[in-house]
Amino acid sequence: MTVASGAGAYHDTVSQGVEPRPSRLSREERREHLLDVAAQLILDKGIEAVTMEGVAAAAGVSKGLGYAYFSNSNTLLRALLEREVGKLNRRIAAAFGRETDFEGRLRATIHAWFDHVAEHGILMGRLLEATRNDGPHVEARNAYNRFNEQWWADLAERELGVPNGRGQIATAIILAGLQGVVRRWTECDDSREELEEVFMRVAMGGMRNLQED
Amino acid sequence: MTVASGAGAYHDTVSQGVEPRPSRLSREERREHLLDVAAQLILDKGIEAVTMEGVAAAAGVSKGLGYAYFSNSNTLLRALLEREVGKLNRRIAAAFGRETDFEGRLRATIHAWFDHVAEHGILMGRLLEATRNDGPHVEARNAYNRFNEQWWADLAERELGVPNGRGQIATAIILAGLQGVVRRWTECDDSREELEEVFMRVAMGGMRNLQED
Amino acid sequence: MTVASGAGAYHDTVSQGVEPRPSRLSREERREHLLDVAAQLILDKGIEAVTMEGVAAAAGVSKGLGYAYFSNSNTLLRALLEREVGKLNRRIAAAFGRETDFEGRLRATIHAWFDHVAEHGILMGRLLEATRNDGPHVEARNAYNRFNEQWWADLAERELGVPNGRGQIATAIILAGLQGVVRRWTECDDSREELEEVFMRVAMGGMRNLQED
Amino acid sequence: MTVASGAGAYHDTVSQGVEPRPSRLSREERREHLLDVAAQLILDKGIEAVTMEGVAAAAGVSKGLGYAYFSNSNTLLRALLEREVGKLNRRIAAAFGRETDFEGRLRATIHAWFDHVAEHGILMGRLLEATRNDGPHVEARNAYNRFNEQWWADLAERELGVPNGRGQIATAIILAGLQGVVRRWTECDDSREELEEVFMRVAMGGMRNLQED
DNA sequence: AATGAATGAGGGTTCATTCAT
DNA sequence: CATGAATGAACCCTCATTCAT
Repeated sequence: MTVASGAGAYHDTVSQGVEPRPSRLSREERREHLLDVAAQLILDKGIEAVTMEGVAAAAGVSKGLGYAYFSNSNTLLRALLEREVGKLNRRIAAAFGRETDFEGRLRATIHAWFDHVAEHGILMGRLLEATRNDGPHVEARNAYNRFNEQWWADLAERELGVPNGRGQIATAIILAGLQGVVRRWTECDDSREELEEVFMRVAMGGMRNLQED
Repeated sequence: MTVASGAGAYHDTVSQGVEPRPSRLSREERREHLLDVAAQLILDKGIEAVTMEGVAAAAGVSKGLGYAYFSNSNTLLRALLEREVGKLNRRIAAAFGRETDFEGRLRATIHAWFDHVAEHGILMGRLLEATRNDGPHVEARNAYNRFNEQWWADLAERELGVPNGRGQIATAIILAGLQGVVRRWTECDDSREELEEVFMRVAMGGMRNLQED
Repeated sequence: MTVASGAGAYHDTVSQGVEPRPSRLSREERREHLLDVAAQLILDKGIEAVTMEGVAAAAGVSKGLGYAYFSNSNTLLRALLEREVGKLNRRIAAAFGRETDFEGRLRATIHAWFDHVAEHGILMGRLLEATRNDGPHVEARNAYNRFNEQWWADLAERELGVPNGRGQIATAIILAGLQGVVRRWTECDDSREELEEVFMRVAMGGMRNLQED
Repeated sequence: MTVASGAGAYHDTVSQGVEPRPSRLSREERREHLLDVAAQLILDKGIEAVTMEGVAAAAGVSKGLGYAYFSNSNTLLRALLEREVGKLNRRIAAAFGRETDFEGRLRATIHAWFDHVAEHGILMGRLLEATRNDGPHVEARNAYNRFNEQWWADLAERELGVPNGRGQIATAIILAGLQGVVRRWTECDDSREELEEVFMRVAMGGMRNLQED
């Protein structure tokens, strides 16, 4: 289990790595700083702890300051999610570019995804779960999903002959299945290799079983 | 990245179907009534709307009454989850009993599950997502998952020759994949038949691809 | 230290000795029962736990029943105090009757008082402290005090030649001093004998020092 | 049985002297203001009236403000107790320093104490009674008592030859006796001079009667 | 004599948010 | 750019108390 603890610890101090930096930062630096603090807060005390007040306190800045950067905590959370998704995408794109066939690309993607989860899984998980009734947040997530579904469905159509509509649905299922992997990873003691292998097989087996008869 | 329909506002109209019933119910009736109201609240405004105060208001009873039945809103939610899971299980068990082989049983289960989702899907989805950092709730959810994983893995081992460990992981993935189905169902206009068919194929294809070489 | 613990224990069950007796008691029996339960509640969880609701629950009777006996929790507490003070007075009167001179009577009184405190000290202490802004309760307490002050002052005047006004004040001081004894008894490990001896000496020395010059 | 003036309603008129000061005080000023308001509340309606809500209302500030200064009403009360004890101690220390023998020091202390009680007696009385089952508050009170007991016992040992253990107990008794004085003061019409004189005599007579035989 | 469902007031607590400085 | 005092809404929770049965 590489996916660090963090869950329910009620430390009053902000964990290592994100020291409160007070006084005079450039706009961009301050923004990044606040996002860092929020991320750490999520790991330390869960997503509920991300309040404008809590972030300000953990960042060692005044209560009002946050509002100069984010209009409320949902906006902040959305910004953080975007930042994290961006990182993941860049990582996947890089891994992806080196492959050519469907299975290779899937494997590369999965591998990159596992790498990312190993490092930032809990953060991403909490960020994505966030039921937070926040229209834009949900919207962004859905757009991201739709993009993925389209993209993989096209690929599966070209390479495996899977009808596009079915490919989209299957992608939706398989992507959602990643949550199951995270659960096994964090709660049972399955090895990363085993999880990766099973996931690959389920995904490939599932996709192939959709090929035009 | 998929994960869950989210939260949004699919029925943002105010509660229809569960009118406040006033005055003097028996203990059991009131309890059921409060659960009904909470369920409707989840559908109308999302799980965050389930506060003791909010439920009481929607139920048309006094602020304090809820506490005579549930010690706090997490307990209430847990009770609701148990009630819904119970319904689903009974439905699945009934459908299931009429089949004998793996594929038949899976299909019957999926079908029963779709029936349930057609009626209570959004509710279940939100109930199962529930970030709500509530130990017991999470525990109940995990126990439910573990039970399922074990159960299907045993079946797959017996009938398809899938190694038990892998069967569990695959089940975790496939069950989590159901969230993807819910998402497509509620957000895109895929037909139920299509979704059911694709899900069956992905699940069967995925499982078969784990058979001992 | 004989003065039993009890203080801060949050037992959900009512401690030994006062079992919930349900169903059909005569009016007097029920009343006594409720007082017993309240007393036990004070010992178990402190005086704050004496609410009409709490007493009813601990007594295993319905919420409304208490109101048939006491109009509110202050009345109940007052009734309990009266019962306890009555016990103490009877005990003191008995011991007292066997003595004739001031010192002997004081010693007998103190001794009886210590006996009572050894058995019911915590209960009495909490009952008397009870700041509970309850006019009648305070009134009763004050009347009791005034009676004592008058009584001992008369005795001291007759036997020791202490001016009556000063005797009253001194009695007030010495009686209040008993609280100090209770504190030492419950918190330090002074022996009862030592406490009794010191108290006697302070009281006698104090009184004698008021004799007409 | 004596113990404490009780609770009653000596000044049941609404707050005079501590008008709500509105808007924008410095942190320290506001803190003092809230303590002042709480003190007045105790005098007006008894210690039970000190709720976060009640103080805020009486102070003319919003409900939430108090929490920026005290985490709950017990903390507030503790802060108030500390402030008052501090005042008393400074006053006693000053008076005390000018004397050299036991009786002189006792008399100076008593006199300073009476001065303080004349101004803040009811407040102190209620603060020290405080049933409020609050660990820290009780702890502070006990620490204060223990310190006094030790201190006077040492003095009595040095100057009067009273065995230390007995001196402590006697101090506990005599200090508790002060409550009796407060009662007589507030409820009967004894003059301050008379009370002071009697208290001195009881204390000195009591202490001397403990001298090694 | 007793039950127990229901109310409503009152107090506790947290935060998003504003605004004067 | 930054502070931090102050507000007010929304929840949480406990009880005294009433009342139909």
